Amino acid sequence: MTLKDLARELGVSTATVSNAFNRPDQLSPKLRAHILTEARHLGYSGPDARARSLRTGRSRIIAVILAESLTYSLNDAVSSELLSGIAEVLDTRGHTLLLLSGRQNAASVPGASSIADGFIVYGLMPSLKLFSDLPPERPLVAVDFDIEDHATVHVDNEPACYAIARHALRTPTRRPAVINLRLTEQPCNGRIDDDQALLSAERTITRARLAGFQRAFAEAGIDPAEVPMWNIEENTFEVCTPVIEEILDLPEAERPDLLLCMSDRIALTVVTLAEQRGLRIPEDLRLTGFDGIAEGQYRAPRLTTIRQDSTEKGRIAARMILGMEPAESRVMATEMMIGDTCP
Amino acid sequence: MTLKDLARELGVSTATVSNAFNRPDQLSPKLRAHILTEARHLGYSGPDARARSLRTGRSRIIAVILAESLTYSLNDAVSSELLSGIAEVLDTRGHTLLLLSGRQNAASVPGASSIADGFIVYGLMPSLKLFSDLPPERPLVAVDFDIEDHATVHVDNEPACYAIARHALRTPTRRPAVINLRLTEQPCNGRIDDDQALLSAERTITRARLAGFQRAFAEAGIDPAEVPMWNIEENTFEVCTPVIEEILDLPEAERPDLLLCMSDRIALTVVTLAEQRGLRIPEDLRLTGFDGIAEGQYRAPRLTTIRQDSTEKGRIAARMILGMEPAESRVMATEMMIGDTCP
DNA sequence: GCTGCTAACTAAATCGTTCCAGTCCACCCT
DNA sequence: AGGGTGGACTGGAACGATTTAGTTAGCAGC
Repeated sequence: MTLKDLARELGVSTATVSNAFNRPDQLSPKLRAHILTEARHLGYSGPDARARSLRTGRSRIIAVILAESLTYSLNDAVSSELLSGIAEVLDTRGHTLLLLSGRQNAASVPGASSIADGFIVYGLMPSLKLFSDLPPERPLVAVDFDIEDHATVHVDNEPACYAIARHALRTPTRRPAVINLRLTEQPCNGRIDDDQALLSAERTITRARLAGFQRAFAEAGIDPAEVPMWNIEENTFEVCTPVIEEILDLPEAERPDLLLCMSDRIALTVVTLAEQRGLRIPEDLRLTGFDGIAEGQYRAPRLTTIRQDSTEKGRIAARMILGMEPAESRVMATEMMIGDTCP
Repeated sequence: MTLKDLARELGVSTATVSNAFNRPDQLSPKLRAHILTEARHLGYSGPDARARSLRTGRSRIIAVILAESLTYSLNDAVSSELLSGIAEVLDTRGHTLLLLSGRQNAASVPGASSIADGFIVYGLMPSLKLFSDLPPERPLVAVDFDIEDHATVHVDNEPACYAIARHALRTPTRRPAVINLRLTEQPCNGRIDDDQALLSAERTITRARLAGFQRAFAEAGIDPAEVPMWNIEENTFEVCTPVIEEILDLPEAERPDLLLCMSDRIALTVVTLAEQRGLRIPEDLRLTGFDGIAEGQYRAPRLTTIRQDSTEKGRIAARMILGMEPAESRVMATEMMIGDTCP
């Protein structure tokens, strides 16, 4: 049953049926009512979205391309919140959300994605060439990484990390350490040795956070190069665990008494594993997170962290894509939350 | 730049260009290589997904229609896991995921959704008529609710709840109570009085869980009608809090010593609020959950709960939609996990 | 009665592909 | 030489809508 069939059946032109669905003002209310009734009656459920999108060039679909796997992105609090914010705005404007992962089979991206009216890209893609396959005339907004010729949405990573590190270092600290998230070029889950060449030039977010920490160290009279660093590859409990066990199981004389973590997930894993070992927080170990996820604030000890509003970040990106606000790069403010893990 | 332009530019037919992209065996490797090179060179990034989907009738997009708002669904552990499982399967088969909410502006559903090749519907829709607007010839699988003429995927709610309640009632219990999730027809966030007419006939999942609890009560010599019940409208910390505060702040003589909760989110909220009040778990208060979400197992006290594999549920639904397994209704097994909250 | 105007409706081109049904030609077999 | 075969490529009709540029009919104004 197509629009054409319906038109023939009713003895009107296809244009009129089309208008009945799309432009009520173009035909008499009476005829329109008749058409809609008959349509329902004959089992025609409205114009086919495929044909419509071909003809009009718009689908009311926005694609979100995620650097990590969909499985990860859907389970991680920060990216879920981002998606939430995006979905919220799209929903109110009658758009829908197509989820794509840039990771594994990037094949699906150029394939299906050209259906979308616009693209929101989250996190650094492994293959930047991916973008050359996207239709260049459709809008693209990058979230949490930089890309030429497109608007990006960020938070103030460096100042935020400087501020929280500075706060943490006000308390006398003997052995501070940093747990990075996806800092290195090559996958590395564990201690980072001195070889600074390992640091990825592309991970601008992570570098900015680290730079903030290091500025505070320097200011506090600590040589940043002396501060031990670990790296974590994926922001999940499972991946964090072995690295953090390695840290907490160091001999007491080497064990850090302050851990600056690049995410709340990492910090929460530290809390869990520290509790299991009978370490007292903050007496034996102080720590800070980043993100301000809800889970970190539910139960004692509440995380000391930087709250970023990922939902709002998503809303902004979505509004930019829909042209509701100018698509120019934005840096969002964050808020330091002093919890129990580093008073 | 379209396929036609490219064909003209190269002096070949459109059919040949199309074959170069879709059916390598239909033309000489040499010509194919030439076409692909020139395509890239002239800025043609492959066949337009919109036209293709119109012509072929397939888009490689599967729509997931969620009963709750997208914001909720993305933040809730259970539905995220379901989405994860779906995404995982779709990804490996080169399909993508379109997210739709059946809730607020159901308008977007009939509109954009007809682009999808198939539909997975999760949770009971407020307006069942919604489905009549979906193209009837495309496959549809329902998850966690029943709908005629379509395959559904469930867990064994009644036996699982019977088993956990039975386990809980082995310990002498003076005042058991049930905290339901979306049981009532009319929104009701708080105590449910005797009026059984309030119970929704459509919420088959919830009813099954309650039935399981009640069977165990009866068997233990407790009149199910005497067991106080509360209801919670949305499975979030924020919505749970006032109801649970109401329960925990009852005078000690009335306060339940066993809470059978229909979700881990509810149970976790109970843990948090009970801790704040200095109640000891399980000495002063025992409780059980449902779902087996990771968050409930990270930290002490670990929840006693029913673990359901939502990820696998998603995988199954996705495989049914893709025709990788027969689309016939399935009931999945669950597993009881004895944690610290009800040993 | 003619003109001009508006509301209501229509004919036909178009969107960018895919794919069926050929056509053409080179080559092989007998 | 003639017939058969198969590989390589093409023409053009769909797919199901939207939209532009009309056409008609009715009515008011002079």
